[in-house]
Amino acid sequence: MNWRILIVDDEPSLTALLRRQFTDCGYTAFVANNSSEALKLLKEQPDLILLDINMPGKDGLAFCREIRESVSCPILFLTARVMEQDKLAGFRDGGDDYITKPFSLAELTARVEAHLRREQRNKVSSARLTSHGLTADLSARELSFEGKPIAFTRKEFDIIELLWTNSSQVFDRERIYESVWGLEANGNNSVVKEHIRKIRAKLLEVTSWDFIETIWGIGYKWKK
Amino acid sequence: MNWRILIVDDEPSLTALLRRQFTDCGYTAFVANNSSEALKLLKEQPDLILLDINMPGKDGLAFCREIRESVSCPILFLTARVMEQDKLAGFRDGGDDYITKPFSLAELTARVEAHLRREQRNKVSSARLTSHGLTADLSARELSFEGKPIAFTRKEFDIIELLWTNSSQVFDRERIYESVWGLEANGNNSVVKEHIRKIRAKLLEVTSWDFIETIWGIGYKWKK
DNA sequence: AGGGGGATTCCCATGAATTGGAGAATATTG
DNA sequence: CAATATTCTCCAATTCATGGGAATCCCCCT
Repeated sequence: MNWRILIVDDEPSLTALLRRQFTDCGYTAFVANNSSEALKLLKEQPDLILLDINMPGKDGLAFCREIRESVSCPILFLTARVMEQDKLAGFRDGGDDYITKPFSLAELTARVEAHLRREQRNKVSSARLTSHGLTADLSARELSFEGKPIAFTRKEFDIIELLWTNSSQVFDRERIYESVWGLEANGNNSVVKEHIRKIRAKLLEVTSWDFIETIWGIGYKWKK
Repeated sequence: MNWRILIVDDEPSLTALLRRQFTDCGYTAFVANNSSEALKLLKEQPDLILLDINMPGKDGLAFCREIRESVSCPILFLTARVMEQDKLAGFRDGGDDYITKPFSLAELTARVEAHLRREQRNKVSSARLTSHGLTADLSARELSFEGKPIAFTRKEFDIIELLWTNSSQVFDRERIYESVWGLEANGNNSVVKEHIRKIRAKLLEVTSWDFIETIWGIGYKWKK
């Protein structure tokens, strides 16, 4: 991913170092020496901003407050101010991180990457499972086959979730009972049996494929 | 917003302090003393995790690697390891922040809030939602259908906001109660039930469409 | 290859759990 | 103080979970 980073600092040797570093990482770096230059460079739509606080003209905190509403990318303060109240001010004014000079270049890079990784992650949708055309959204408790939703009851869904998220693992009926019901199994296996049957019936009707494999004498597992 | 925070540390005095602090902030705090307890508490769907590294049993880094795929909330390491290579390892294994002990409680809180603020911001790109002709202006706390405003009470609106901004995610009644009321649910779910009913009645009358889906035995979710 | 025994699947009636709804009591707001 | 919002209680309707027994299947042994 080719990220765009805006570096705002009035110290040329530092901005040169940072530009070099992030260019090496494969990012595109923009450098501003003060707030008004930075304001112009916002049109480049950076994915992340590294912002000094002490600068001639408008300082970093004021700049951050000003743009925070309209700019949603992470803003990382990079400053020599180490006092706790300064840090708190940085976060209060909308900063996402606060790194004190002198800093380790490796740590700075790691922090930048962590923020970008999170941005990336938040753009894509929630976790899904897919196999043989069957899709599960666990937090929505939905299963669908080629777009068609299939309705499952609570226990049925719990069992599917257990087997699917641990596919390639064989569960005996006691194990399933204990996981899904949260109780100790007292040799009462017919319940699990019946639910497995219903799951199979529903899936088979729609998908014409048996997702559950019976391991004879042992239990069941989700076919990959 | 009533955030849910999972605190994972084997030092009881620290977890007590943190729980106290975040409870005072109005959050719901869950405490785990080790990785296996933490794993179980993931079902509470925390919005943020504070994770120690040195713990008996599986350490924090391993735990983070293990859950990172399936858990999307920010994970903040909170540890006595101050070496740069430890910090880098923390970020490499999927951490979103790395805070070294001893830490300032104020700074920790500020960092936690910064991460949550960002999550919130990323959740809904705008404060305006629309589906099936229904429009919500969250900051104005107004809903309208084809221009006609619909009046909702405070709690009703809170519930709609919770479900809508996390649409397609299923919430059980306890979870709704905890999020909207900010209190622990003591088995008294009928309040939530009643509010859901009122919301449905108001929406149905105007829009002739049921926006809330009942997941039998689990809870409710907002239909997409 | 065929038969035996046990494990598994299938069918279905029953009872338990969950939800939706009415109405009244209590709290909160203006 | 009136109006509105919130909470509580109870009941009917619905859906789901359960367990037993018959039918079937699978594996092993001869």
